[in-house]
Amino acid sequence: MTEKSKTLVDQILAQIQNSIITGEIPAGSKINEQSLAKQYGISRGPTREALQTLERQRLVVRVPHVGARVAKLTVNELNELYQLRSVLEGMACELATNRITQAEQHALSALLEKQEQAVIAGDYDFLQQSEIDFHYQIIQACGNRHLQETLTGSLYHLIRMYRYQTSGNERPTNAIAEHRSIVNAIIEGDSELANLLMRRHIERGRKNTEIKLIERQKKQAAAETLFAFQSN
Amino acid sequence: MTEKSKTLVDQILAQIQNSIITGEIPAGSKINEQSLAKQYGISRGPTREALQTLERQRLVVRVPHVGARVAKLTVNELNELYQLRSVLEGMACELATNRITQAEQHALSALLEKQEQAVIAGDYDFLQQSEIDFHYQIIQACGNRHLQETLTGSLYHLIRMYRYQTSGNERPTNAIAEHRSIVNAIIEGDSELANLLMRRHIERGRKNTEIKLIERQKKQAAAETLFAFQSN
DNA sequence: CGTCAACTTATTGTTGACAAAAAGGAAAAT
DNA sequence: ATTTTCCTTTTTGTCAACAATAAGTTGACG
Repeated sequence: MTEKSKTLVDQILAQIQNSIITGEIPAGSKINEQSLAKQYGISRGPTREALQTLERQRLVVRVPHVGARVAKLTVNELNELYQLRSVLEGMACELATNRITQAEQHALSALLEKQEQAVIAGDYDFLQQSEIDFHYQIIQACGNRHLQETLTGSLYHLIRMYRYQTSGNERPTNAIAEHRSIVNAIIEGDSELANLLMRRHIERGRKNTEIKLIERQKKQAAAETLFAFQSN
Repeated sequence: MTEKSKTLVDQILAQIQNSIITGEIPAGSKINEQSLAKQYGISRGPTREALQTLERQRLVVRVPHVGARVAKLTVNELNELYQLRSVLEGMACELATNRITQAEQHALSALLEKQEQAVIAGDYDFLQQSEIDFHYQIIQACGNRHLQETLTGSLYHLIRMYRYQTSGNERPTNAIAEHRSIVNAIIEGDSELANLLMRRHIERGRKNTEIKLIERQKKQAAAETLFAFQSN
């Protein structure tokens, strides 16, 4: 799509990320450098670099002399991840309240209105997609580059993986109402309230994801026992 | 020292880290892959991987097709870094209060007593060294692996760099009193207080470092103008 | 005298081959 | 039948050479 990326790593990184996040490369599975390289038509050098970047993004775990595995999705880690996320995004929200520019406010309001119309129209796909955009815009407005980098560089890829692989066809309508209250707090300059509301919003998302993750794992366990039964 | 590390990257990584943190490789200077590789007697492959790891640790900044530079130390970034650090370590302190084991409590108390004795003995070197250990022990006790990884993997190397390159021969005696109050709050199970005290402790460290960093930058600016004067 | 352009040099990106380590399997011993 | 040991195979770690890009330099032109 975008032909801007000059280096091979950048070109394939997004593709591999996508394959992992969508589960095309299954969670917990082993990654072979050579086959991955051949699959994308490049050599092992850039592939290794891409894997190292994916390790930083917590999408893969690498063990010396053993290799790389896609991250596993567990309830315990989901909780730890979201515990950290809620504190960081609460902080981002608080900072953003004090620093946000007019232009950023308008962009945020515009996105929110689109989301509210999508609720009415029943366009759940758009709601699903733009949920992340909403959080991104606030993170970008916070002004602390280390915080931004931690959230978007190290945490958000894994968060997207959890979200994608646990997402069903339910309707996240009430999430938009929460967005509205967060944006209101930001515009009114109530940073403490904005922080609190964001933390609660994320906690609700965690609960929701936890329930679906447990369902998913039950299904998988059932499928595995069935498979073990068949192979005897 | 430790002969455990099997891979070349691990073996040299700690050395390069040290060279950067101590300023042996000056802040802001360019890093040449080839010369760095030759310096450690290895090839460019592992060197590149080490540089990528250093990038994750925020000690170097890499630009495609241009190369790697050692991170610059600026007041603005110090503030952003410590703003994030105080929130994260406050959180770690709060979590640790609720999860800390007996053994970890004893280890923490033991370290604190050593520090208090070092204050009396005037052993400022030990105080300097063990300051980081104190924070590490609490981070380890918090139980959230993502939080641990963020602090020790992505933030602490840069923090150590700021600390080292701004450290003079002053006495951090009051810091130990703050440690005492933090440990007391943890042992008494007052997680909210522990969080607050840790954030304040870090904020004092930030102020202290900020003052010295500004001094340092004035000296450097003076030296540079002198140099420009001489070379005309 | 300064500025722009073409050229040269140096540095990074990429590749394929080789070395070392771990994983897997077969045969022998208990 | 099980475990252990050795060997084979696969996979990762490392290296040196080649290609592509950016930086630096020289020379011509305004």
